[in-house]
Formats: sequence, C-alpha cells, structure tokens
Amino acid sequence: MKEYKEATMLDIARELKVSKSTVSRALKDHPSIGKKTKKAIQDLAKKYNYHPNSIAYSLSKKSTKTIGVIVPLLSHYYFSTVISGIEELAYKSGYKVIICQSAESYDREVIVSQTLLSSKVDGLIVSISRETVNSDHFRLYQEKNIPIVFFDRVCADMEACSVTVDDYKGAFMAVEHLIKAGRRRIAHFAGPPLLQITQKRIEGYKDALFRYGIAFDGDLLIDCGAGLEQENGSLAAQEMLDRGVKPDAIFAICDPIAIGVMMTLKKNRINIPDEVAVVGFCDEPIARVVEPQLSSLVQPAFRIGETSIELLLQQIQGQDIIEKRVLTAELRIRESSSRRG
Amino acid sequence: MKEYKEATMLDIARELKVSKSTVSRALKDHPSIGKKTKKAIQDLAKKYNYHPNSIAYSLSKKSTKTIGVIVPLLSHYYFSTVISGIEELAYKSGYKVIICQSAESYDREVIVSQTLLSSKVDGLIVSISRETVNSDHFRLYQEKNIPIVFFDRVCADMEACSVTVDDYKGAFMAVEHLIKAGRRRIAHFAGPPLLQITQKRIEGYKDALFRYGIAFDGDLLIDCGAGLEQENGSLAAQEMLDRGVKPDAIFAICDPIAIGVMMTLKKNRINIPDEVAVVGFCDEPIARVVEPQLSSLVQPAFRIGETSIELLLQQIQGQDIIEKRVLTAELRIRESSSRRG
DNA sequence: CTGAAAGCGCTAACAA
DNA sequence: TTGTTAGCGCTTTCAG
Repeated sequence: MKEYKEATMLDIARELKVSKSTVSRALKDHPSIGKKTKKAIQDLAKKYNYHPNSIAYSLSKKSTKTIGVIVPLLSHYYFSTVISGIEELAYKSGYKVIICQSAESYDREVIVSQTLLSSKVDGLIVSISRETVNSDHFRLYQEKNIPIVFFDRVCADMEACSVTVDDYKGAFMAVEHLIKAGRRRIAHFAGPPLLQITQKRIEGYKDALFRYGIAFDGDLLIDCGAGLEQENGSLAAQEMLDRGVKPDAIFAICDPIAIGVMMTLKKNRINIPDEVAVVGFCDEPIARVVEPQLSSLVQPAFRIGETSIELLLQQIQGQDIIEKRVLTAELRIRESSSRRG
Repeated sequence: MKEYKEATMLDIARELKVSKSTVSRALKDHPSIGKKTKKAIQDLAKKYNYHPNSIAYSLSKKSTKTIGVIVPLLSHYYFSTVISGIEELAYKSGYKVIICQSAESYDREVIVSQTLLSSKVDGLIVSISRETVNSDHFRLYQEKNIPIVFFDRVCADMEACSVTVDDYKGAFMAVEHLIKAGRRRIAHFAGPPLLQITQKRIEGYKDALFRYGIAFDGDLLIDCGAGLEQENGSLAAQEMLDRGVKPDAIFAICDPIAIGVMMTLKKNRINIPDEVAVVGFCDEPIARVVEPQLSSLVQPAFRIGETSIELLLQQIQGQDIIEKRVLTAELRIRESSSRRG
C-alpha cells in the first residue's frame, strides 16, 4: 500500500516557481493575478488533480461551511423530508450538511451536539428528542455565538429561532372537522408529555370541543405513554376499550399512533369510520396505505426544512434575529373520517 | 454581538507557565507528566470549559475520525436502519458519521462523494443510486487509499469490500414459496435495470421457475421503469392487466412496488391472495399495515450496517482486505401469499 | 501583479 | 518530567 501524497498549493507553487499566495489567489480567480500566471496555475492544478484541503481552509478561516442537523429519528418520513429541504438550500449556498440522530434519547442528543460543536459547525438545526427537558447543551452554542434553529419540536426554555407548524390550529381543525361530521364523543390520543407539540395539540383539541359546546371528558384524553409508535397506539386503544370507554371519533397525535389505534379497532370489529372516525397528524405515506385511508394533517415538511435553513443562513451571515415562523398544516380528509355512512 | 474566544491550549499553557506540549500531554493523560502539573492543567481546562479543536487535530494528524455514508434516500426505512447500525459501532469506536443522500441521482452522488472526499473522511460506506453506472468518483477514494465499503447496491466494475444480501437466494425462496402454495403463473415486477439487485433477483426468479419445471414467460417479467416507488408498481400493474395478462402470483422487487401492485389489484376487484398472491422484498413497516398484510423478505438491515462499518474499520486500521460478505434474507410469510383459500 | 511571513490550534520528534 | 521546534495546508496582511 504505497502512501498517497495529495498535491498541495506548495507543490504547484514550487513547480511554477511562484509563491503559495499567488497560487492561492489564482485558484480562487482573484482579479489581481496576471492572466498567464493564472492560467498556468489553474492548468497545473487540473493536471495534478488538485483539491483544496478543506480542513486547512477551515482552520485558517475559522468557518467550516458546514451545518449540523439533529433529528430524533431518520426513519420517520417527516424528518427525512425536512432534511431534504434543508440540504437543497444548504448545498446551493455552498454549505455541507452533517446529519445526526438522537434516537429519541436525551443522552445521545447531548453527545451528538457535543460532537457537532467540536466539529465546529457554523450553525445547527434541531428537533429535540422526546426526553429532552434540559437545554444546556444547546446553550453552549449560543455562548459561542453559533446560531441555532429549532423546528417542530422546540426547547421551551430557550430563546431561539424556530420553525413550527401551528399545532394548536391543526388540532382544532381536526376536531372541528370531526364535530361537523356529526361526532360528539371525540377522544384524543396524546403524545409524550414533555413535548410542546403534545400540549399544543391537547389545547387545540380542548378548545375545539369547547367552541362547539361539547364538555371535555377526561376519560377521552388518552395518554399513549412515552412512545410515538404504532404499538403505543394499539395498546392504548385496547386499554381504553377494556375500560369500557367507547368514543365515536379519535384524533391521534400522529399517524403511527392513529394506525395503531385503527389496528386495534379493526381487531375488535369496530367499523371505521361508521362507528369510530380516526384522524392522524403528519400525513406519513402509510396514511394512504391503511384501509380505510387515514385522514391526517399534512405538515409542509420540505418547506419546514427550507425555512429552517433560511433562518439559519441569515444568522450565519450576521443578522441578529430571533424569528419564530409558524406554518400551517392542512387537513386532508380521507375515508377514515368521512361522514357517518 | 461580542466575539467569543475559545480557550486554547496556549491560553492554559501561558496561565500555568508551562508549554503547549505539556498541556497537550496532560490533557490526554500521558503517563510522563507530573501528577500535580497534570491536575492543575486539567482543572484549569475544566474551568475554562476547554474543548479541543478537532479541526486543528485533524489537520495535524491527517485523520478526521469521521466516516462518510452515502445512501440513495434517507426516507426508506431500510436505509435509515442500516445507518443506525453503522452509527452504533462507529460512535463506540470514536468515529463520527456524516450522512449524505444521493437522492437517486448520479450527479448528486458525484457531488456528495466529492464533498466527503474534501472533508477528508477516513472511510466511506455507500449504496449507489439507481442511475450510477460509472464509478470514477469512487475510484478517487481508492487512489488516495481511503477505504470504501459498498452495501446492498454495489458497483459492478470495482473491486471493493461489500455487504449484500443474497438477492438471488431471496428471490428464489420467494418464488419457491409461491410455487409450493400452488401458484403457476408467477409474474416478477423488476426494478431499475442498472442495479445488480434487479438482475440477481430476476435470476433467482427464473431459476426457481426452472427448478420446478415452469417455463419462463416473458410476458410475466414486468419492467417497472426507473422508479422503485408505489406509483411505479401501480402503473405497471394496470398496464399488465390492460394487456390482458393475468398471473396468479406476483413477486415484486421491493415492498413499495408490491404495495402499488396490491392497490391496483384491489381497484380492479382482484382478490389477494385468492386470485393473486403477492410477495415483496425488504419488509418495510408498511408491509404489516396493508391489507392483507404483505409477505416479504426481511433484510437484516441493522446487521448490514454493523457489518459494513466493521469491514471499514478493519481497513482503516490498515488491513488490506477485500471481503464480500453476503447475508441471507429471511422469508416472512403473511396473508398476501397464504395458500389458496 | 506578486512575495514574505505570520497565524489558525494541535501533534510529535527530539532535546534537555 | 518538560520544553523547543517544526509542521499540517491554507488565508491574508503588508510590502514591494
């Protein structure tokens, strides 16, 4: 295995009997370099297959042209779509993107945020894990003046840019829709209590009921435990049925939970939507695969990604802003919640 | 916005009136440093909240302790699971992971592989895009002695480590299963022609037919076009039906295609599995959500990730190996292909 | 238009 | 046990 030696600026400088700085300038097409010198340098660079060493660049410029992204889980369609939105604009602006997962674990989140910090990212985009209460690891960024943007799941105890969907309104719309479809006993399957989205959606749920003169019934507010997965929905639904509680509609914090609920309902031979209507949140691809197809709130995931990176780049470019952008979710009505047959 | 200044080794060296190297050694707990000096240094480091600058480290050590991963799409459960497998072991071994998507585009793949190269990753793990024919961008890595491991989708024209699933055998098993369940007219919905997995699975399909004395019928080998998405499956299935071709079983290159096919069959009021049985490949979560639940070949995705990083780390540590690991997929039979009712 | 030189923060061989 | 020094590859100010 022979050692491979990269061509450096010095190599091509020596060969052309010019100085490093001249090479540096020529390579970035600096105006003050003679035409022929420039050409000679650029040609030789091509011949040597020269590529600038971005580590060295970073060290001297104190900027890595890299932005970090932390999401709870890559395997959620929502998150990977947001990431695509981020990448699109980031690449266009000459930034690289480093993606990390917290795996919904607070400890892991602290570790990766440390890693990203010591990798000297120029900025960070985060959706926090469901366990995260403490935001000290993100404060370190602020101390070092590294901009942060939160999306979807934000830190309650920190002033920072954020991009979210109007969870309150989304939930309100979902419940309103159910009420208008003639439902009265509407249950809500809620998410992990620490997340703001959980609380906002509960509020929207309650307010919609109130607005339409339906009394809130604590029995119909179901806690799905720590998880946001299908199993959590299935289990919680079965428990509910076992307790003898029988709503005529269910609004779930997210699609996987909604689908878990649907599975349990079907297993118990409860017809959807005739006996119980179901609405989810997020509009993951599975929503169109289950039967009946699941009504859900579409989050503009790609747009959320784009907006996040927009805000981040503005900060990186020196603007001292704290903007909280709120996008709206759109209700997509499908069979699972159509009017009572 | 006051400029924030990171504490460096020099800062703490000066304050303690020792040299940089002493600080460097103390911080990594080098044995040859006096106990009290060491303690003083470490204490001050803590007080200053010192964190080593990994850019500087990388530059001087010529190793970034970072490995790059390129996948076609993050939004596939399979790929994100492989990534989790990679991360697990990478972090344990002190490596960071940079994840990029090629978005199934050759051009994008070239770009990100360049980016990763100039970020000086210590190694690369890749599953190529469905457009990729040319592997010059990966050859650059080999030239620079940066190890590469391919998984799932490998480059045909390159000698390198790889981790794959036995596609031939998997396909064979699927088709054999269908034959044993009494099917005779078995169609195969194939993937993008450039991918090896497409070819291997076609071979397995053909050989299984042959082995059981069923003549291969070109009409039953369906090309789904360039995509691997649900729509491609739906369209191809409708086209097939329109052509008057009616198989009694379908083996699809992947789950999304299989599900697209199921959708079309259902729309045409064709009963699954009574009239047509369906088997997919990959066992994505949707497989258990469609009705009837989809039989599929489970790929040990997490294991594939672990194996890839294992092979990569071995190479990074200097072993000059070219290993092609082949894991086996496991057939998971569900309702979509159960014995004719 | 071009060069010299210092500096980014850290490692490591060699001295002391 | 500790210090000196050179070096990693690039940017940039200041001179010429």
